[in-house]
Amino acid sequence: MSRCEQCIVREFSSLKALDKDQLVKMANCKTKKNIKKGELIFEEGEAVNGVFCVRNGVAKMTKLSTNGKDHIVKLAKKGELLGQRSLISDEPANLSAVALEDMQVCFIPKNEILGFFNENNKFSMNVMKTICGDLKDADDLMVNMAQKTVKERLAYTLLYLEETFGSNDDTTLKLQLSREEISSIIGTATESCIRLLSEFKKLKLIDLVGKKIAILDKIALKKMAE
Amino acid sequence: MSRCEQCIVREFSSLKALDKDQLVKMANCKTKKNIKKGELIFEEGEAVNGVFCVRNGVAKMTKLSTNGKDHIVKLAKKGELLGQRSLISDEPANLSAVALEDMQVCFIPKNEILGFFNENNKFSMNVMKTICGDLKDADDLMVNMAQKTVKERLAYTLLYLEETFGSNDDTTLKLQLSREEISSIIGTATESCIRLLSEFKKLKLIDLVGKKIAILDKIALKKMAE
DNA sequence: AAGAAAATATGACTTTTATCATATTAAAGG
DNA sequence: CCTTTAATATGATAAAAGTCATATTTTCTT
Repeated sequence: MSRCEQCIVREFSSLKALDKDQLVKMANCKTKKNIKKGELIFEEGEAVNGVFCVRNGVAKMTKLSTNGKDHIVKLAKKGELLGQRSLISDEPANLSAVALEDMQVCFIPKNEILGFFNENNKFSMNVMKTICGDLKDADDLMVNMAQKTVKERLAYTLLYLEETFGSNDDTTLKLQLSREEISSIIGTATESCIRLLSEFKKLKLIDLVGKKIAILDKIALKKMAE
Repeated sequence: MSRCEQCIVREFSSLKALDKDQLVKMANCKTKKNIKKGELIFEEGEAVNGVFCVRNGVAKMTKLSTNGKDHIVKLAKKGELLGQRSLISDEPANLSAVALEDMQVCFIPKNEILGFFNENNKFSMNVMKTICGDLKDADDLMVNMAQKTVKERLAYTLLYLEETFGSNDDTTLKLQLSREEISSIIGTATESCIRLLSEFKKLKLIDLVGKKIAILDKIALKKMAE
């Protein structure tokens, strides 16, 4: 059992508000987990017994639509707490969490977190601010989904992926998603997504190196995303 | 200045957690406002100096999309606090609020609300739960927007309007929206919305009485919404 | 390394939805 | 009450996006 005091990731999360005592308490009850790429962290509808703090890697948060397709609602990276909303609402998980890369997460039990809410106002406010940020993002995405074309949404998403997860030395996106996953971010048929990627390539906006995507013309992409 | 202690609406809102002292303090600094149908309460991008507690009537919360169309993100009724997200995030309003009916709202200044957060953990948790509910709704709507057809979204929205705001004796929806407003809930061209309403009428799912809409076959509508 | 399976790519076609034009009806203002 | 304006309705057409079929490439398994 490693000490939470020394965890760098904590500084990126709401947990940075915890004091020394609380960190020791947390270190004693948390569980560190290694999660392989593709593995399920928790599933929509499941009861939530705590939160998962992401130490490493990226997870997709998905929801199954009535049409049978999974939609990616959010991508979560280092420092994010998965499951906090369900814990606060005292409801089953609304989304599933699946590792997109090999991940390290820490599981912190429900009672511990609820205790922190009572003891530590700063922590509560941090969590509240995070959730408010998520709500703003969700509202904005909702409007995008409702009002923008698939082409605009794809351009927007490619820029988001570069901005949020960065790119490698060869300018390809660091976070490598399958075409199907990109489609379930923008809410479209996989074929339509592939077709548009080909079109973007022809227009020299991006380059396709195998399944990797390199962004060539950010300005034109921004214009395309409107 | 009326006493907040006796306000029935308070019981429907996060403010029900406030104690007597806090209610008196709030009564002393709140402002009661009458707002006419169509009037703007606050606008996207504006600084937020407090929250508006809805006593009466319904407001639409909208966001302007880059395509120039307004999208209705949420409908707010009695007991809801408008602007709480922006206040917590300490950001300008992300959405505009416009009265859909004549409304009565109470404005409570920012400092007062922030004080309640510090003093009253129950209140904080209530607000947090409300925002968590909003986040769940937003996630669900996002998936609907991304994955469902316009027809499905319209059916879904009609059922939502009846469930949330009820219907009159003649079975018409109590909350009367224009076709354009319905379109900006479901994210479609007004003509498409009108066309689908006509289709629903032919299928005997609904009836159109002037601009009023009566729901005739809830079961079939539910099936259509999937 | 070879074969099987999965992911990516593209074509042909259909369905859905948007746009533009134009009636028709309802609401508002003098 | 009549005129003007706005909202609703519908047709014709175009554009966007989905579906199904089928290559082609990549990845995985043995």
